[in-house]
Amino acid sequence: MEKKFEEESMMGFDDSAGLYSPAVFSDDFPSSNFDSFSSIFDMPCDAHKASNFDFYYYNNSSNNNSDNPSSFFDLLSTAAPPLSSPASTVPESSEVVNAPTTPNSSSVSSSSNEAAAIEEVNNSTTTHDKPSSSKVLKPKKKNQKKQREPRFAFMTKSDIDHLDDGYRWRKYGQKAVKNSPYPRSYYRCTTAGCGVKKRVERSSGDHTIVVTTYEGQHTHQSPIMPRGSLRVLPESTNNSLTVDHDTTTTGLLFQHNTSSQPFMYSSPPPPFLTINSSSVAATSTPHPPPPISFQPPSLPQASVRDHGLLQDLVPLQMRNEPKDEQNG
DNA sequence: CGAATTTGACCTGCGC
DNA sequence: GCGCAGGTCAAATTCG
Repeated sequence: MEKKFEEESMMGFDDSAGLYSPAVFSDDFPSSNFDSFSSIFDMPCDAHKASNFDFYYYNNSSNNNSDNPSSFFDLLSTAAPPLSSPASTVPESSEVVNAPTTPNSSSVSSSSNEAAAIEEVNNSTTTHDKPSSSKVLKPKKKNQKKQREPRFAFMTKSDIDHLDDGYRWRKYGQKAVKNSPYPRSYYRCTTAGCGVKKRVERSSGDHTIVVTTYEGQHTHQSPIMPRGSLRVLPESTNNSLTVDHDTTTTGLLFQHNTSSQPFMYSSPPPPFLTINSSSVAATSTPHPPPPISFQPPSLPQASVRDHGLLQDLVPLQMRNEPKDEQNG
């Protein structure tokens, strides 16, 4: 499949708009021209084949460019299926084309399927008490097609591979990635009973870009509540959640097909992605990048469905940022 | 000393 | 069936 990548958006990777300056991908993105994202857009692995995995990267640095969606929510309206929210009132944009979905993707759009996937993850957490015999791995049902949790990926421009998203992760593996000099790291949420996994890999073409993929749904709140960070506080096990963020939200969108809820995070010090290493200088600059202008629709907080990991992450209330604050 | 990471081996799925 | 690549395990090692 051929995909297109808007070169102007490519330029958006310049840090001028902040650490996480986004770009726009669309269907015709020539992955050969930017192999740093080939792992996603070529979908070489079952991670992208078997999962309903959509990936978007929004160029906030050119949001005044008519070639790009006028707002981040334009992206949402294009990329995501209609939300049970006023998102449908957002003007549509043809600039961003949904990342190619696999033939399998249709089969994962049902909630039952997602539930099955969640169940699988829950079950997998019990496989650790394996027999003490040499190296007997968990027996997998052969006839049962492996179903994956919905995944959400995002790119961050950072020197740091493992971004602190407020949860505690334990690294359980690392693998070399084909066609990439950078390894992929595998993390698992350390909270007991929480089967959320995370993959972190660095773009082969642009080593400053880190691609993080979340899989699964946290069964708990974030143990870390950094001040000034966006927090999504699950108020019940079902639908409602509370968003507390005082940062500008912009830029990056991820979405999976089983959920109509987009995922985004902020471009300045990201709301829930704070750098946890010593090289904070790259992100916690004394002069954070200017906020990005967009006019978010008022997303009804109460109408949020269970969106897995999104439920933990997606801000439902976005602040309207004055446009004059946006100074490229 | 417990927790976290590293790392090689192993398993699974898929394409040929 | 074979080989490859992704994903996971768990012993060894490192770290705090």
